[in-house]
Amino acid sequence: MLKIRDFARLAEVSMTTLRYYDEIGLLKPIHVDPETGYRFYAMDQLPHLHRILAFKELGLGLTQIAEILDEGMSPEAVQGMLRLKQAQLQQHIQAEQEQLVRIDARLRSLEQGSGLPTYEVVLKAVKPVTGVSLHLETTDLAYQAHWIGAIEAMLKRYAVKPSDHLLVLHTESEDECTPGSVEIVAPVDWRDAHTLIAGSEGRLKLCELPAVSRMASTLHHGHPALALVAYQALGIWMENNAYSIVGPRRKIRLRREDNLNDALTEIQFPVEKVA
Amino acid sequence: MLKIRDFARLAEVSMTTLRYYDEIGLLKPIHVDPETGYRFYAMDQLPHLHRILAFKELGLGLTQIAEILDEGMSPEAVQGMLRLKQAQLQQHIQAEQEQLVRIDARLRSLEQGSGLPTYEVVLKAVKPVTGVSLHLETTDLAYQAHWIGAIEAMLKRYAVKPSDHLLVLHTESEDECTPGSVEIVAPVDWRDAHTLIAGSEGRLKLCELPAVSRMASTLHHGHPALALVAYQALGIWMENNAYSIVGPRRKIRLRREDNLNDALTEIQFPVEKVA
DNA sequence: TCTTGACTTTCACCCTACCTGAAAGTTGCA
DNA sequence: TGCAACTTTCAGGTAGGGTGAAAGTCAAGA
Repeated sequence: MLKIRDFARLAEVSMTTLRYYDEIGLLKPIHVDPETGYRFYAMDQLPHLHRILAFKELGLGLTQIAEILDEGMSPEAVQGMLRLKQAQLQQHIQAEQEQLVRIDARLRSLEQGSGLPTYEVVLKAVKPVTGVSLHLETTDLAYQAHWIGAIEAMLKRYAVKPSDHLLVLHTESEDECTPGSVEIVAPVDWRDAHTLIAGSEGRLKLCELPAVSRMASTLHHGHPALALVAYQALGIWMENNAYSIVGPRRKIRLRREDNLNDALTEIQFPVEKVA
Repeated sequence: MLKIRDFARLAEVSMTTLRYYDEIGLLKPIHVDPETGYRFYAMDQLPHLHRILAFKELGLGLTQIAEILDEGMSPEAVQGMLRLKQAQLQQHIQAEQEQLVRIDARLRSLEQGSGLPTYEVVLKAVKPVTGVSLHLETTDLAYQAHWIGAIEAMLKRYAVKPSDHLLVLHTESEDECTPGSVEIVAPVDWRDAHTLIAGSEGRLKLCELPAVSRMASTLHHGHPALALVAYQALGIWMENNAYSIVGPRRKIRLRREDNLNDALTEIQFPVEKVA
């Protein structure tokens, strides 16, 4: 019969921890004085505590340990649990290693004193988009602006509200020789899409963009013609963080002010970790 | 002026998160209706939120991000912060990789169906010990028991209470040819140690064991003569988890029953991760 | 003008694995 | 008896929000 302090010292744990384990039923004292509430432990309980600590070092949570120890779980079930934990750990380690890479990139860009204004890049997941699209065989910004205006006018004419901001999809081929082409996409719901397409004399098509789980995104504040710098910044970020581009880039017109120098544009690259 | 839902969707964060950021002062809405309490955000705030998210992806905490962004921290200070985080991350990753190794070892021992009874091994830190020691040139258990009895009698005679359990230190040389020797250590405080040494006719010496930060420990329940199995188990554990032994092993007599088959013994090996 | 549904607010409690501190009772020793 | 060491319960805290309830607000249709 040991008091809590002696038992705690024996196993190198704190008294509060032992009280907590008592509270959650993981390790109950062999005896509790009904008058004083004092907890008393026996040497015999040390192996049990030892088992708890051993499982804790594997990274298991206390509830899982309770399941294993209290209910005499089958070895197969324990194996399954450990394998699950193993997979989770590997995933976690990988995530942290990616954080390391990002910190590294950040430090390097800090050291060389920003030549470019610092664009903050974040990874996000985006949901699928349905809408209508208009194909353009040029990347000229003036053309884009013109046709975006035309689409907006059409939306207004048909009293259709877009379900999200309009975006420009860069679908050009990889080689830099061909001039490239873009799609202007207006996200609308399924019914509106049909209305618009029917009234567009064949210029609009139905457009379905799939969900993208890893989208590198950055914001460009200023005249849209200067957004090229943001594209560069994303490219550099990809290089530094070992990502490669796996689909059409997106340019989202978040805000179009009268003063174009105050416009806000989001650039998105769908990316994948390079092997 | 966007309502909270629209702003949240724009940046792919939850509304609760935005409210939380408002509460902790990390990102305040541009305007709050004094009557309804509704929060309103501006597109202009999106870059700020973007910066927050970018730092969050580096693993920084919200308070650190607030320091960086709210107070316009110097680039040098940011560098220092990132370097610190980098070091912490590396340490964390290493710890998790050790967990992986342990889980691996555990799975292997589960698969091959325990030939040995399962000994749970945990790593702990132990504090330094001062006490008196008696040197024996043999590892014979009967001799150990005899001299332990003698020391206990002496403690009683001098009315000295040990500050911890008695332990046996295995100091034998590495090669297995020589028979090896042990020290029996009785932890007592400094004053008692001198009393005992003075009365021991030169057989007892002052003994100071340093603190050990990584001690692999396991419990043996049963007759002390069978503790060899526990030594084996520790050896196997070391092999599986890539540790090597870096000092004398300890055998701690936690409980000595009249019935020796109910004795409880702790075996400790000081270890270090093998390079 | 009323209703309906979508939207937003605050409030309070939940999560892990404990830690810290306060107030009050208990034990052991001189 | 007095004092120090020890133990108890209880409240509140941690990081980063998630979840749910109750109540108030907004816009559009009838």
